Amino acid sequence: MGEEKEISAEEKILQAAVEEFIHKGRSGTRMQVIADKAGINKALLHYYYRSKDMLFEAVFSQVIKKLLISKVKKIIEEEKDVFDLIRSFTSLYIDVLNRNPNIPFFILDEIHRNPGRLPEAMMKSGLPIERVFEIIQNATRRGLIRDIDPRELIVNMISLCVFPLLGRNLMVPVIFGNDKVAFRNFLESRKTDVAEFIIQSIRLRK
Amino acid sequence: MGEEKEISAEEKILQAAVEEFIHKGRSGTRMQVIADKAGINKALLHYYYRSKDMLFEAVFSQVIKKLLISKVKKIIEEEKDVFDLIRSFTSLYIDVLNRNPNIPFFILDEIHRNPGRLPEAMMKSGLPIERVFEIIQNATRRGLIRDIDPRELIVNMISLCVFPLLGRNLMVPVIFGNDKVAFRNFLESRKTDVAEFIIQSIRLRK
DNA sequence: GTCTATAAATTGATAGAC
DNA sequence: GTCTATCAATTTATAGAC
Repeated sequence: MGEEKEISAEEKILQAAVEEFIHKGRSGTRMQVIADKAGINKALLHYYYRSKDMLFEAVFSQVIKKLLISKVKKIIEEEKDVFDLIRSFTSLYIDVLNRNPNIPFFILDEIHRNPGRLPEAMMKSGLPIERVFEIIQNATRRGLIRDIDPRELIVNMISLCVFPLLGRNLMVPVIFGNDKVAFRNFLESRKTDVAEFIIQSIRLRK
Repeated sequence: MGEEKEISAEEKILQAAVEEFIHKGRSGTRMQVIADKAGINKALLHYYYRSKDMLFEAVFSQVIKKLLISKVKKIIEEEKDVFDLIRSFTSLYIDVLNRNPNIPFFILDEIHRNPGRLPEAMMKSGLPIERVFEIIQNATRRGLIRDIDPRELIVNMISLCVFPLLGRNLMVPVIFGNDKVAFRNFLESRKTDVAEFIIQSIRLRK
């Protein structure tokens, strides 16, 4: 009763914090800026979230849960065919990252200074990584794809999805002649191109 | 005359700074730690390099020149066959990164807060990126590889080389069951595996 | 050139009034 | 719950002696 307010200060703070931490990183973010953005006072940040570290924790776990784990988990559980799995995973993943281009660096920055944090969360989340191994090994056994270390295939998939977003400030000038629209289109194409690049590499022709 | 000293304070500072900046990043590095490591006083850092920013600049440009541009440039100029180019580039690049595993994040962190810095350096360095485009397009025309956007091929090559180092704190626990030796061997194998993965994807069989 | 001591700036956190 | 004012810690940078 009484909880149906427009939007609580606590929620406004979290929203502002998400924006700032993703954009500026953990150490680059200033509590004062978050307060300004949320339209409240700096002391109130500490009232609700105690410290900068705790506020960051709240932001990080929300982002991870919403954008990374839940969606990937669903795909792995649904797809059984190795080619469908590759197409679904790369397509969805690249789509999410294209719409949140700063997420990769945000996550990378965090696992850099706090290596155990994210891996632990991913293990706890029950992401069925073993299933992916099985699907790949099964496809090899049935002669659908060539003999490849499943770990190599998984690492390559993730690399091809994530790196272009991480390195875009280097790619755009050096490879795309500063043409941001061309790069944007390039990323859009990758939603299907990455899967085809991989499948071309591993599929066995009879 | 008189410059044949053991090793100057200026040089000792730079060496210590390279280690610290690469390991801790720009904002994570403390001038006091660099001074301690170099065995001199903090004030001397400012005597030689004026400010932290300027010291970082000296470190960054040295690392870029030594580890990135010069070696890549040589390969591009020497190799003419598209398959040799792919094999030489990936092999050398992965080898350099394996021996300097913190370099990728170091560079990424910098182009994140200073987007124009590295691209400018790479343009100025005269890296013959146009030659790579030509070699790829030429191979397509001669029916050696399938029709592929040269930019896609270049981005994929770089992604497959660089990302595993960036994401190793995530890969090792989630994909390699915390087996660091297995991951180390995996990276070693990639010096040839990456090229084969790519070539399998683009080579045309007659 | 190299040091000690200290200034100056930044920023996360808290005390206490309302 | 929310604010103003202030503290305390960290850290870069400089002044000035030797």
